[in-house]
Amino acid sequence: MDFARHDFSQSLRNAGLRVTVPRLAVLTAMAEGSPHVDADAIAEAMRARIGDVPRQTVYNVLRAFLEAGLVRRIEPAGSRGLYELRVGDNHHHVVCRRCGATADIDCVAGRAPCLEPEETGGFLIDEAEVTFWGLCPACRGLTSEGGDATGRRESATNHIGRGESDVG
Amino acid sequence: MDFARHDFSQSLRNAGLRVTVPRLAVLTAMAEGSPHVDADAIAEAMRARIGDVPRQTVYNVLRAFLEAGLVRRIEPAGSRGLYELRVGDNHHHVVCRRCGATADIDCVAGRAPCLEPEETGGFLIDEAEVTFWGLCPACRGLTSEGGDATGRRESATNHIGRGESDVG
DNA sequence: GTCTGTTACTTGACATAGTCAAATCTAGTC
DNA sequence: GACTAGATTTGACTATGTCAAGTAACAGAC
Repeated sequence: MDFARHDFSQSLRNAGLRVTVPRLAVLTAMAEGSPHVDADAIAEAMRARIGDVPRQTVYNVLRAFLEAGLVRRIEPAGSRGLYELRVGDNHHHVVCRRCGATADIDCVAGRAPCLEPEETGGFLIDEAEVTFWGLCPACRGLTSEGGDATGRRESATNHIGRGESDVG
Repeated sequence: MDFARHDFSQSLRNAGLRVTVPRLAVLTAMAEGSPHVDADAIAEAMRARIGDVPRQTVYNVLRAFLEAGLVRRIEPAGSRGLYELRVGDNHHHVVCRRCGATADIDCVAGRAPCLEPEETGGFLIDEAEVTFWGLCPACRGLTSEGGDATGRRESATNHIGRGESDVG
């Protein structure tokens, strides 16, 4: 599975990071998997690729990538942290209340902060993080089954990533 | 501490909930404390009022309130869940990257969703949750001390609620 | 090629923020 | 006052991380 190894190695070096097997495996897993994955899903993908990996290694690698700006972390309310390779633009996200599927929403402004409140309460604001909530295409067809799209959000403890939408 | 007991009792009854000592204590704690409190801070305030309370009771009460629409829950990335009594409008929040202080930001639209993306990716969107990130008035004066308002957000594991801002 | 220092990985314990299930209690109704 | 659905309490458990210390290995110098 060396087809993109060189590119990833170069990305790591460019970011000032050493090239290691776990790091390449994380990058490959993120590039080949769904665009928003949690640490657990990454660990599982790594396991299929390079064998068992300690959870701590996954978190170490992801933290290093975060600090180097290689990945971005989001954390929709009620779900675990999700990591994505799409960095540099200031896009937003839409999350399905029912299955937790997550997709990207382009930001019109393109850079942070894309919104400026009229009254900031004295805060110096540098980013507006927007999360849209609703129902994904698949779940829209199931609304009669007890869905409450107009009420509070459902507990989003589903396996996010499993129901990942590819609409982004 | 009965000064507002009748009002809270009525609120509970109006919401179809039984009036109990823990529930009144939660409402009082939330009304008298800072506008965004976590379950732990609520438990502590209750303890001062009615003695020791199991953590599970706090979560039970808060869940009942959530389902009844008496409180709203937010969960800024990296922090624990915060509860607020301000419901019904679609206001947003600003969170300090450094100390976790949280304040309300009025929504111009006033009702959800206040933003409508051009391309929804097939999602049926009913709410746009906006979280502004930046530095609170107190922390703006400390930026020379290693602050990185332009970088990624700092780990927000501080005791949110302790540093609560009153600027909202 | 190999030596060496620094960085990364691994192991194991621990922390936080909750949820789940069953038993007990009590507010509200008759 | 008795009854009963709903609320509280108790205790165990889960999920999602972090911390610290020892070991392994990458990358540059020779």
